Amino acid sequence: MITKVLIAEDHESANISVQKTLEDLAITDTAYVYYCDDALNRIVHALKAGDPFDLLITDLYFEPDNNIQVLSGGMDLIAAAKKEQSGLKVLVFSAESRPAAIEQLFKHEDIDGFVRKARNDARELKEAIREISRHRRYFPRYTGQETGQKNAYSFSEFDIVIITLLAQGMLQKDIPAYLQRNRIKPSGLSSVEKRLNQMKDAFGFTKNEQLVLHCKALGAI
Amino acid sequence: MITKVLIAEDHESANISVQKTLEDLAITDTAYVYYCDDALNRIVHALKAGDPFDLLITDLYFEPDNNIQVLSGGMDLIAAAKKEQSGLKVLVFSAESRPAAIEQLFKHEDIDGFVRKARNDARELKEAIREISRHRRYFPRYTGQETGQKNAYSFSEFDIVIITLLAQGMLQKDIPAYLQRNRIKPSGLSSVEKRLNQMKDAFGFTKNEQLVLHCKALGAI
DNA sequence: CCTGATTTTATGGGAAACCGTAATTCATCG
DNA sequence: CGATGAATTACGGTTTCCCATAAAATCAGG
Repeated sequence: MITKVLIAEDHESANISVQKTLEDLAITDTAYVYYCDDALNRIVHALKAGDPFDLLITDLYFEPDNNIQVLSGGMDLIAAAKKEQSGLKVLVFSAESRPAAIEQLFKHEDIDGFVRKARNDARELKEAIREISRHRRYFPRYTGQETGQKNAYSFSEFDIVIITLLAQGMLQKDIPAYLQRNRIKPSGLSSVEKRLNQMKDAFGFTKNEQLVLHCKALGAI
Repeated sequence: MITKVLIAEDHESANISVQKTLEDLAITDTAYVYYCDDALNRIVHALKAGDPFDLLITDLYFEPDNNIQVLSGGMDLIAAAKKEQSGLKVLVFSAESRPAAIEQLFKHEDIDGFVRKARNDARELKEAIREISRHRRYFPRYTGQETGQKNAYSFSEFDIVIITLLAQGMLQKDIPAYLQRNRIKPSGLSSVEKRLNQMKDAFGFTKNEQLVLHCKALGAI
């Protein structure tokens, strides 16, 4: 059962809505902070006091201001929080819409739920909290029309490296040298070309510009 | 004095916070809708009933769903609403952060205030409403550090066309033919190359992939 | 260890992009 | 009309990219 919840969200308005949503669910033992570092402090203190939080609801992106932070955003916060309190449930509440980026959260950060800031987000938030309190994960609804057919292709580590390098301005012909320096398995120029062609084929693209743009939109890079 | 307010905002959570903010200001005669078309209807009906709204608080971007809309977003809504009720005050509440886009709103749509969805947005919202009720305009605070050095370059129509074509996969060498077909003034390949180099220079890029990506992030394409 | 299949790498020719320079066009003004 | 200067376009050489093919390496199974 979830009774004690911490909200980490820099937008005052979003923070207020989450508070109100928790009220609606009759969860009264809540705390809310506007900075990641504050969030981590609260988690650590509550843990030490023997009264830990059950759930962390956090945004991903926190706008930097003159209040310098150690933790740079939600990703960092989640990692740090889990390190302190491995059993802490985490629900991400963010405007992030890129499927690849969201998948990463479940896969690498081992989060328990994701609700996208969108049309019915308050309703979804309630549902997500209910699911998590039953020890189930809550996955986002992909109602987005932007996620059409094109998402079939699944990127490998190798793909990501290549595209990232291209997006950073590295010449294609210089990529093999980089791959060798970093001990990445296939390092031939032909292999790089082959992969790029496969990806462009898969998406129906003809130019690297399209590929890079699409990968960015997907959140793969 | 502002007593009757309409909220147009598709995100349920944001909508809730705005409602709560109005409650805090003791404004009780409020209505809220999740679609632009609904907003316009409410405005027209209230006007006909002889009890018009004093203020419209609206988002800019409304996510499309299966509920097909005539008005495509906040810009359209504002224009349509002002056409029906010229004296209606308008306060835009949006995540838009590009100064150029915000200036356009004050200049072309003649809005009365803008509050960016950011750290202290709820507080700003209150302040903005107070200002507007005194028949003053409320301008956003530009605390954003993201509008740093790189945004200096201002894109011309020509720039946008070229980059858009590249992003769509057109070969550089085929661009001159396209420009001629569309009667765009400089159409030589050299001119295209020149512009691309100027832009890449301005941002410190070396490859088109970087340029295309950056323009997308900036919202220029 | 051998063999065959798959993957990776090397190579070369041709297309596109890059870059400097020269020729042309165009607008302006005497 | 002619001259001047800026912008546009055309051209040639070089680099990079693209693509097909061949050579080499890797791997699995017998």
